[in-house]
Order: sequence, then structure tokens, then C-alpha cells
Amino acid sequence: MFTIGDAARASGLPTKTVRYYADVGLVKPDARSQSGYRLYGQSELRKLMFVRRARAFGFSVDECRELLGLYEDRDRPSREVKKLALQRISEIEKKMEELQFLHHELTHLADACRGDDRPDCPILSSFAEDTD
Amino acid sequence: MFTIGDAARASGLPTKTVRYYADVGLVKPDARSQSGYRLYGQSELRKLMFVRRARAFGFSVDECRELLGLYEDRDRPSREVKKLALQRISEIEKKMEELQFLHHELTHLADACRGDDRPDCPILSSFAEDTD
DNA sequence: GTAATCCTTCCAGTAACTGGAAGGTCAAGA
DNA sequence: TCTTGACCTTCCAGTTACTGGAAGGATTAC
Repeated sequence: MFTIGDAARASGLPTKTVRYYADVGLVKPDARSQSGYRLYGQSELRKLMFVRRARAFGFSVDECRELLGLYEDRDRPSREVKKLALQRISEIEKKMEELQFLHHELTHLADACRGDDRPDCPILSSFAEDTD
Repeated sequence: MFTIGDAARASGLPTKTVRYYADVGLVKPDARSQSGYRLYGQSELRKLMFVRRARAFGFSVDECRELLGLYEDRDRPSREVKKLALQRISEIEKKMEELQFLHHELTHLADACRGDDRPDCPILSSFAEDTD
């Protein structure tokens, strides 16, 4: 059994985050020591690592909860997991399009701005325009 | 002078948001009516619109505060504005790279997942792997 | 007059932590 | 045995930028 610090090191998550995951019921410790320390077993360590990776892939904590459920259920159809992944993919695509647009616009504005001592600035002008 | 509802309609922001901006001192009403209603003048409407656009470009509320300051100061050098814009641009680029990576990885995994009734799923396997 | 709409303030909640304070626990060294 | 330092506990507050809702006053239209 590992204390929370060990679990944190092993999973690559901050201690605070592991405690937070315990609080919200995402990955609970197997047990508590006599003095109240959280104690994690191997399988919980694996879950923590699992969650860290899924979070890094942009899955929300709630989605991680769902994935953990699927992960634990050895008989669940892979369809459900794929569905979650495809949803995430399309969210990522949407976000990328938005960013692309912002990047384009801002670059355009920054290029047009002399960036010198003079106050003329098309960036601010564009924010102040009456048109949308 | 416009009440908060008018200001909201004119600026394209939700009423709650306009009130919030007043609370945090981003765009304060010119005055209050006898009954305590917030009253906005033309110049405040312009600032609200300005903020809405800058927010749409991903500038944080604090950055908007800064931009408003520059916007109000008719003598500030455009260099300062450009600096903020360039910072934002590089943040956007970094974010896009991250998303690109996630998209690539997730697409790869989703492609490899059959998405059928069977439980075999490379997506979950990859989250559960011992390697990083 | 009254109903609908608008306005006010205040409180709480969102997502996912993070920081800090106050205090208990544990292992090692003098 | 005592103490030091590292570790653990809980609880509270703050972060970002709002958003929702409740309770209640103001204004406007009919």
C-alpha cells in the first residue's frame, strides 16, 4: 500500500490532485491507515495513471469517470469508447478552427500595426469599429 | 443615457456580463439613476463593444483592462498594443500545436478501435499502458 | 390599479484544481 | 528520549469569467 505522496509520484500527478480525485470520488484510496492516511493499492495507482493520460487527452473529469467505468467493465463494447473519442475529436476540430480564425485575424492586425512610438494602431481601431 | 438592458443590447453582451464588468471595474456606468439603476453613456457603450470584441479575440478580462487603458490614452505608442497582440498570437500558436497533437493521437487511436460489440479497445489500452 | 417587464443586491455554482493555514504522524539522528 | 524534518490530515479561500436564481423595488403600458 502506498501513501498519497507515493501514489502521486507513481502516477505523475500532484498530491493535491490525487486528494482532489479522492474527494470527488474519481479514484478513491483502498483504505485509510490507523492515523487516517490515505492508502492506495496497485490497481488504484493504475487508475490514477489512466486518468492522468485521459486528462492529457482533454477528457473532462466526468468523461474520465465514464472511461474508468468502461475500463473496469471487461465486457463493455468498444463502440462506447470510440463514441467518446470521436466526440472529443470533433470538439478538438472545432476548437482548432476557432483558433485558426483568431490567429489569422490577429496576425493580420498585428502586421498592419507599425508597433512604434506613434499612437496609430489598427488593432485598437478594429476593436472600436462600429461594424461587427 | 441607457439602462443596463439597453447597454447590453447595444453592446451585444448579456446583461449579467455588463453588470459583472461594472462589478470588477472594467467598464463602470457613468452614473446611477435616483432609483439606483446603472446608467451608461455613449462612450461606455463603445467601451463595452470594444471589450466584447477583444474578448472574442481571446484577450482575458485583465488584458482587456490593459487594452482599454491604451485605447483611452490617445498618446500611447502602438508598440505596446502590438506587444500584447503578439503575445496572444504566440499563445494561440502553442495551443494549436497542442490540439494538433491531441487530434493526431486520438484519431490514430479511434481508427485502430473497431468500435463494435467486442471489448478490445486500443484507446483504453493506451491509457492503461505502463509506459508514458 | 395592476400586470409585465425591468432593475437592484446578494448568494451560490461552474471546472479542476491550487495555495495556505493549523495541526497530527512518522522515521531518523543526537 | 527528544527533536527535527518530511509527510500527512482537514478546511477554507482563490482562481476565470461569468451564469442562475431568489427576493424585492421601479417603471411602463393598458
